[in-house]
Amino acid sequence: MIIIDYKDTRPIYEQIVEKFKTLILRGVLQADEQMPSVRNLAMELSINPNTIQKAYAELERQGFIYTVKGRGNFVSGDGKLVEERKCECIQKILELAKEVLEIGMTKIELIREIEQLQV
Amino acid sequence: MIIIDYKDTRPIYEQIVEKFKTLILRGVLQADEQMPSVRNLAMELSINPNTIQKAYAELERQGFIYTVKGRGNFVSGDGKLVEERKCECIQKILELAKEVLEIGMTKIELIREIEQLQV
DNA sequence: TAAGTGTACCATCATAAATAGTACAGTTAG
DNA sequence: CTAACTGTACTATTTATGATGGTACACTTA
Repeated sequence: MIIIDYKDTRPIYEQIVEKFKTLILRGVLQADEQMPSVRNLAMELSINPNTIQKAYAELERQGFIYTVKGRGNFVSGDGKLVEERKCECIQKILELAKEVLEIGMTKIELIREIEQLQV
Repeated sequence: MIIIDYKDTRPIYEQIVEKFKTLILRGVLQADEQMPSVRNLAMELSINPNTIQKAYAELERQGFIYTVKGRGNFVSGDGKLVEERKCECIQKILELAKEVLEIGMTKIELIREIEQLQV
């Protein structure tokens, strides 16, 4: 489910956070579903439990999961998160769009690219 | 011309590379124009010359500048760079667009955002 | 020749990421 | 109750990278 890219310059815990955020936002992991345990996931990925712990702490800080001591980590069902992520994405898209328009692309071309996008 | 953001988590040399790439691609720095010397820019930014050197080496590796020993670094006038950058940007835009469509936005909404963009 | 270029080193420091290991508290299935 | 799970909190250590400080050398130009 989670694959670490060792060519990626970002730290491992950050990659894990990103992957889980995507899985949760896209509904692959549903509300109140249990996350893999810290030790299990660490074993599976052959990395240190502390690294998973750090990733989970960050996911909790951002509201994507919640913790029940002794039972495990669970997916949070907060609808606001989707809205927030939408805003983040659109902001990034508009920044990139601005740049690409400044170096010679036209709005028409750009919009055509998006229209052709398969989802 | 170049400002370092110490809140930015990215390394300084990387920020410098990015800034110069943007300046070159947007034509602010024109072909065969001389870059600030390693020592001068280092003084101006109050950082170590080796850090500038690293940034320039990277810019040269990517084809944005060329070096004449004993004279200085100069902006390369390679038209392919703009094309390459366009492709990079569009690829990123399409990735983000895909995500934002998957979490509930419609193409119409997204396109409207881009239409409203001021450039 | 002097002062400016780039380049190549090397040693050092600072920081963050990651690992390793231990310990403790809560939950649950048997 | 016990054993085997959960998460959490530490501390110490290693590793990698970024950044600095300093020196030296070759080339170019006024």
